[in-house]
Amino acid sequence: MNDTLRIKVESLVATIPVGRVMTYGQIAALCGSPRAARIVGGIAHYGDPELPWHRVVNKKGGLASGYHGGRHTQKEHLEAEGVVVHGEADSYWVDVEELLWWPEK
DNA sequence: CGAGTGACCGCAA
DNA sequence: ATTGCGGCCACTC
Repeated sequence: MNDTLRIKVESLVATIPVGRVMTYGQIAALCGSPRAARIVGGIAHYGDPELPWHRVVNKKGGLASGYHGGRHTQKEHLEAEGVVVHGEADSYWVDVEELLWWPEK
């Protein structure tokens, strides 16, 4: 099977509905490697720029650090989709428990 | 081809 | 409570 982590991760991220978010650890766990959260981050950095990586947040609900264009851009995208983003200029966070989305649960 | 790095998470001291 | 380290896979230099 050619279903590498990267393919699975990209598939999941591409399936995240608008107004919903997922965590790196969650995506990694669904891909079969609960410890491969860093890989998800790596794929996000090297992977498809068309995928909604701005809907992917860390366990703390905080937005990623090296987003293309800056964290500010990511917050704008989330708010534009109806997601309530809290925090200040360098510390954005969302209600992960409220917006966390599961593909089959 | 070989080695290092990466947008993370969880546990231990 | 905080700090430090290990672990996973893929991609770039």
